[in-house]
Amino acid sequence: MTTTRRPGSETRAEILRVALELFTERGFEGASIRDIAEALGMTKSSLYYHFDGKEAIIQALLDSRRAEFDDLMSWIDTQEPGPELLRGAALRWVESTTPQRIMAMRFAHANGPMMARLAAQGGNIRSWFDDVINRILPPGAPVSERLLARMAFDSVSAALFAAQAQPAGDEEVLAAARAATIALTAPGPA
Amino acid sequence: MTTTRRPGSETRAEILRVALELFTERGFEGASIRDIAEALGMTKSSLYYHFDGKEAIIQALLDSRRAEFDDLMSWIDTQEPGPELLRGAALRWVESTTPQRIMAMRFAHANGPMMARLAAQGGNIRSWFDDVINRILPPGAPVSERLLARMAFDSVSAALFAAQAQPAGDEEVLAAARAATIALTAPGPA
DNA sequence: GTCTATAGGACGATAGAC
DNA sequence: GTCTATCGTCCTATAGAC
Repeated sequence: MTTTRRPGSETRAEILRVALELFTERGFEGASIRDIAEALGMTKSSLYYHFDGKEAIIQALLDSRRAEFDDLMSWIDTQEPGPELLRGAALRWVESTTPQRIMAMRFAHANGPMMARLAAQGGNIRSWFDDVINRILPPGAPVSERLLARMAFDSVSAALFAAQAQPAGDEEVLAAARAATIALTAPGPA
Repeated sequence: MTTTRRPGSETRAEILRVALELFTERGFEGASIRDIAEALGMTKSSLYYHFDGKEAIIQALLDSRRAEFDDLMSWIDTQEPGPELLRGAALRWVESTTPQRIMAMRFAHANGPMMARLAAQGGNIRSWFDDVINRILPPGAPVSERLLARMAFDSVSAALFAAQAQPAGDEEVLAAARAATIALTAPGPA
């Protein structure tokens, strides 16, 4: 599942795991490199041996999310276009949610400005979905319909957001997300 | 619309306006007091004359959002309970969306950790909605149904989130949100 | 690979003159 | 009500010993 597997790179994976956790909990600016290093039982300097800096950690986290998205895209390519493709693709995306993806979504919720900054650089997960929407919806679809389509893909994210105040287990979140995706892709009114 | 209107407090309102803008754009930690002061054409120290500190600014921003929510609550009290109350209340909330509320939602998206911290202190907007959900849904409603109900109220927020990658005007966002609220409160399956 | 030590800057906040 | 000057703390990042 990891990209490169040269010996001794488990430390890198551990750093990424802890960094993702702290960036999600306190935000990118709120969690310092010192915090991450101490949570790992090492010093800042040791961490700088593994990563060039804070930005490099974020970039590595983003890179590790790309594969799942490419899977969705190539699946869509095998389907024939039509009005049911939206619901099929969105449901497929929602139902293939992994714990890692949930963590990535929590990270995104905790770091809106940083995700926007990355989007401006072109490397953002959210901008990847522009291609999906363009491939599924007819070219002349109105903006509000495009937004609704995106919300169908985003329903896990929305359910997680809702669960911030109403604590819920991952299964209950996914159940709500699945129901929302179906509701948002109901045929008929748009 | 403001709470106290003593002479000379327009400066306070201006500070709040600029602070909300910068906190949304860069995040709470990403926008310094110096940034806010310079955007206002004054120095840090002058800003400290009007507000005790960064936290006090956030608190004032939250306080100014309370009235709209109280309106919703008292309206709900005038309605008789029933399965249609959820849709009615959520639609009322969505359709009463003001530009100020949209800015507050953008702020919330940009500051997840801070909103969570405020929620732990009890002063959070999102925790206010627990009361709404409790008043509308039957006591024994399953968690996933509670999440769906909350998502219906959150649909403007979700549409704004979707619009981060697909630029859209406020009216198109609201149109998508209205459609989502209706879809999410459809009678029948739960 | 990990450490100590430190550079250099930005931050929130305060003191006190005007 | 606004300013200059400053304090102490925290930050990212680097240099260099082991």
